[in-house]
Amino acid sequence: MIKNKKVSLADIAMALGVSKTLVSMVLNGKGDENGISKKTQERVMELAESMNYKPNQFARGLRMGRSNTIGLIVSDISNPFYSRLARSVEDAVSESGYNLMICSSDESEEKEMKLLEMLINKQVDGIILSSTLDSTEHIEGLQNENFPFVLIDRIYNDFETNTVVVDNKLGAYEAVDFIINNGHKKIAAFVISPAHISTQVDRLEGYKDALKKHSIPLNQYYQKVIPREEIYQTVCQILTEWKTDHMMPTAIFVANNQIAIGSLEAIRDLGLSIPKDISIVSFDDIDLFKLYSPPITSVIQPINSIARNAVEILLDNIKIKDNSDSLIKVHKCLQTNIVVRNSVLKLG
Amino acid sequence: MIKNKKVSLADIAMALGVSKTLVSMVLNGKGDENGISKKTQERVMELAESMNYKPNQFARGLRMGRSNTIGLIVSDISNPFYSRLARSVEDAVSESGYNLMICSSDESEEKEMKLLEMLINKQVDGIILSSTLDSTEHIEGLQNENFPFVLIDRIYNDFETNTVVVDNKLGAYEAVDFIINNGHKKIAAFVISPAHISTQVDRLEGYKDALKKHSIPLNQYYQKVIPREEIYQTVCQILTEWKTDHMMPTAIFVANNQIAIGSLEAIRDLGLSIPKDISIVSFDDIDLFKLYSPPITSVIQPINSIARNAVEILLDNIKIKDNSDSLIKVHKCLQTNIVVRNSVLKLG
DNA sequence: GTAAAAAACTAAACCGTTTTAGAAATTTTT
DNA sequence: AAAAATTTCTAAAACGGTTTAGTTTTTTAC
Repeated sequence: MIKNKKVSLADIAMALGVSKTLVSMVLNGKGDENGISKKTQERVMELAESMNYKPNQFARGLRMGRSNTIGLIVSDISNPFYSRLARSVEDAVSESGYNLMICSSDESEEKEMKLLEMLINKQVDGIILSSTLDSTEHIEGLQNENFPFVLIDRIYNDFETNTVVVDNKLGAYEAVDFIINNGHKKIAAFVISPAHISTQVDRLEGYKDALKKHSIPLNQYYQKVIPREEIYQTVCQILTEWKTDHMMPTAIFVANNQIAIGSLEAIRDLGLSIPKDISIVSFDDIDLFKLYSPPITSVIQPINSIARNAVEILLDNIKIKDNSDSLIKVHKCLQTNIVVRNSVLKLG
Repeated sequence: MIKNKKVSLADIAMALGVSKTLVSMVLNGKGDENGISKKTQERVMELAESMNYKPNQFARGLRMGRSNTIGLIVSDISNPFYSRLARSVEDAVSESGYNLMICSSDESEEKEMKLLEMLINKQVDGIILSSTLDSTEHIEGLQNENFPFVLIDRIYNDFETNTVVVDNKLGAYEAVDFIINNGHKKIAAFVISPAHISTQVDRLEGYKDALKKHSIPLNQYYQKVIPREEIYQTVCQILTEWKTDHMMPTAIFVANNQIAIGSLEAIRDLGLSIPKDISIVSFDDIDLFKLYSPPITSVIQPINSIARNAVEILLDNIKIKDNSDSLIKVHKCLQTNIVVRNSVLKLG
């Protein structure tokens, strides 16, 4: 039976005829180092247990300036990539006795700023952030004050801080390379807006690299930024445009799961068939892909590993901060895997 | 630029040559009712703004006994149903100035208890809970102490408290009724373990009701509880068993999105075709269903409405509690919608 | 038997708010 | 011009922990 009643340190101290100080020390495992006798320690422990004492987190936080909570900001917790990431982060932090506060920034710069302020204000001990912003202004303050945080998924090339990412460029490169090796030459790429986000930039870069390596000329006409609010409509529009122009590519590389979903829908509704009429490879692996007809070849991100690494770095930073040592920024770049299914036609 | 530095009430008071009390009152909008002059109020507001004052949440929480945070416990935030629900809850609470703490209980009773204790201990102002437990012991304590909480999605029939659910029985009834109206007689139902969860009980109930209404005899052989850890394997097993027994049903009603995913995979891997060999209708609508070949008929839950209702009830309870009025338990039962696609064969 | 050392414990300050009870300054009343 | 009423403001307590700077008690040394 879970109760909401409060037993305070003072209650225990009173009942035992000792001071709050002593009780506090014992319950924080500092009994020995403060020379509290074994017998007394035992008495305290027992009573605390039997009275079901739980320290008041506000009082503790107020005095110690920390909350045992960490914050996670992603663009949208209902996006399967982020919800799986959040789950892994939750598991990882709770193993270390921390709690997690998950927030969705909704790709809004304003909201992201507000959430950051809110988390700081709630005195979270650290933040894991997949940032929507184009500039680094908002995190420079944190950086300057040695506030522990890790950038995840989306990063800034010109800003030196803790980061955990996937090799987006290589992942995209391998995806497009795979398409080319199947004989394709007319290959389009869809990235999602806002196009400044590093994942999208890098994935587009990887696409270009692959084409270059195989000496296929780049074509602006095949590189599209899809507005995230109307993916389906935009893809429909682009496809019909290509069709009327007789410029239909034979394959599309799609830079995330959301564009993939919209694209699959659009392709189907326009009566095109995968891979006969058009081949497709997506970044992000979601349940849908393995069950789609045909199953969609995609680039898998090591979500759990991203989460674990980010949490490890963050907690290290939090610990180091306590010892007031200097913080060394660490970067982790994890590898993706391509899972080949049947969405790419073997040409010629 | 977001900073971590702390400006306290005392800083502002000092700078202005007034008391902390005054500053606190003004910033909490209680300037007028405490007769603080307009001029002074303005001076305080301005300085607070320019010094970027943010009240310390620990101090505030310690004094006032509340956190402006509410807790949400679901079984797994990476389940698309719950991640969408969580997103809606997040939006709803933040509109009222609350923050949200999302936790996954992992269908573990022990973990759920721990999370509840943790949230209480963190002094969340209220909890929205989709409980995994079979008994109500863990929430009786909360109830007795008038701690605000709302049961969502999964409820207890014999326990009177705030609830927001969907009419699972009717939703399932309509789904199975639809199947029957297409001429099916041999209809199986899959529910997920643990089978005591109210959603699963009610959906199975709805299935039975539909069969009864159409005078189709019930058959235990067609009612299966699928262990959530190995959905795919179990469904494969069941299907092959039915096949060898020459008892293959013509349709399956599947009680949630997870079983649906596993079942679709199993059906495909066993070389069966939907709806020719077997028809299927699922509870929960996920992206996959509209894109699957054939698109899967399913029962849509009004996720946003569930979230909004739960939040509204919870916040009402929190307010009422402040006024120490008595709490009236409210129940909301929302309607589902069936979206007909092409996964059910028209027979005879 | 007393001084020094060691062991066991504690009073009070502190963290930053909100709130209570009341004081000081100003205005109105007589 | 003093008393009363009103307006404006404040000192101090409270919330429940942790930590600092001790104090008291017991043991050891000589």
